[in-house]
Amino acid sequence: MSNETVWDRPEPPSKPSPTPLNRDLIVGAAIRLADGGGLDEVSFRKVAAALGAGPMRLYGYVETKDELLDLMVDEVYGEITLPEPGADWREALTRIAHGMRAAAKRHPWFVDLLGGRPHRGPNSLTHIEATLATLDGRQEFPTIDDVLGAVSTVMAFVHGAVRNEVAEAREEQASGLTEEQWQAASGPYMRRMLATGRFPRLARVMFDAEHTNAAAWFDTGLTYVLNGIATRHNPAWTPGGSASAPSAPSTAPAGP
Amino acid sequence: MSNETVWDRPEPPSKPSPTPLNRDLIVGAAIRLADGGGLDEVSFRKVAAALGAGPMRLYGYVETKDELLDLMVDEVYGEITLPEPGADWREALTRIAHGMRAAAKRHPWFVDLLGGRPHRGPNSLTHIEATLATLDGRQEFPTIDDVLGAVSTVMAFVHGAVRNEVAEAREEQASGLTEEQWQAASGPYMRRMLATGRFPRLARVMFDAEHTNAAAWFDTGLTYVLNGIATRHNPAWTPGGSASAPSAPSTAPAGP
DNA sequence: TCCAACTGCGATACAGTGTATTGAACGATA
DNA sequence: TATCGTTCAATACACTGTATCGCAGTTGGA
Repeated sequence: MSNETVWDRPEPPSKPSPTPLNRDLIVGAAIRLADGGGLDEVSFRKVAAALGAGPMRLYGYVETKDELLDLMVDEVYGEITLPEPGADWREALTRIAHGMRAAAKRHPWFVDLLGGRPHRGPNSLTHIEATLATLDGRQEFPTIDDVLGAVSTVMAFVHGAVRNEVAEAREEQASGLTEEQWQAASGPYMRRMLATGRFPRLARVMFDAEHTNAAAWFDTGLTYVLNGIATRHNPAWTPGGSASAPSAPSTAPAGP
Repeated sequence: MSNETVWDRPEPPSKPSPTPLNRDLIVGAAIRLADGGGLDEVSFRKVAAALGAGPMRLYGYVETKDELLDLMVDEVYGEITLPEPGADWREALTRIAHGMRAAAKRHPWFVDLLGGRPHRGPNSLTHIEATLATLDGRQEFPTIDDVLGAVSTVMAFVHGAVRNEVAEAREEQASGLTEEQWQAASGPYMRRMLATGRFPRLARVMFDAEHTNAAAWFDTGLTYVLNGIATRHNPAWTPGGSASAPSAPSTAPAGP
């Protein structure tokens, strides 16, 4: 034996004690990277490096990169606390919507994956189930189609609203922090466009409207949507013209 | 002179008559590629090859790939015919929403870019301006914040709904054409999940609900949203609890 | 105890990406 | 005619996801 002790002996070069790995560790590292620098930062090489492993090692736990992204999405769905079925379906749906929005603010990359493909992970399914549960069984929503129509509408709004909000926030902080810096970057072009006079309402939006509270805008829109769902059986509000929208399929027989 | 004629003389090797190029040609080729095979098919090399040019040549007309994608988005916005301001704002907004949905069905990649970043191209601005114009000046929407709130809500819903619809359609035809083939591909997993009994409403959605007419679902949701906007000043519908949603900022003073 | 098979993992390789750099060929100008 | 500036193709670089290969260590059997 040499005079090395166990203390200064380097890691045995033959087997450098590979950290035990599993899907959760991989997904966690990927999420941490994405939180830090967006989805661009999520590559097999970087995720593996963050875990002290080679890129190909991940393929033992994750079949493809798309699968990794799916797992990340499902993990975020798991973070969203779901309300227990209670009396007030509006409040329950509001809570879920706020949970989605909060998750998207914690993980801005989430919206890039939202709706890109159907989400079928266990947490995603639990999320959908809980959302359906807020309406199921109430007399206002007699058939499963009533429930699904309302839930789909709320979720579509939430997806779109959150995505737009995150996109705007991202661009704001991408062009520096202050509004002045934005004015310097994208300002000249927009100023020129607005100066053409072809966009008077847009000009008023940019100069007169209140841009402060994104949460308030979200709640405003959500209130509109929930109101519309609550009043959907009021015949006074079905579109006056004959053309466009058919009535809600709530009255359509769904078969036995 | 040789005995070659102009007819069989090959293209002069020194200058092989490079096709004149411009942004429209490039954007058109990119859109054609994306229509055929999705956004993955849009690479500088492939777009350039479709135009008989080298990849680097595009940089004379397009600064970066993101700019090319922005141009593609704006081109699609330009395809959407906008309604002239008329009497019925609901019909006008419905038309715009249907235009967006139709564009997304023509160009499925459109939804992948929608909301990814703010759209500031001229056609996009025209689109937003026209959308704002459907509500601006009406007594139901006295301030620009009223208009913006309603328009943002509709657009958020449309974005989310169209995105989800395209995503589902894409997966349907990705796993083969028929429902049976889907059952074979993703079916076992879903069947196992549903068999756990943890997702009773989801099971009913998959087995009992009507899956046929996507357009009807879209119109249903749009009707909900428009109804909610139309009734937004009805105090009976502001959320009962004290907690969640503040009232619409329509009554907030917007300053001088 | 020795050998064989298996397993888990790293290294390498390949085709593809966006884009910076280089250099050559051209038209226009001095 | 000589030089300049522009236009474009070729090359190069860093990086991506992933297939393949070969090595090392462990394990199972004789």
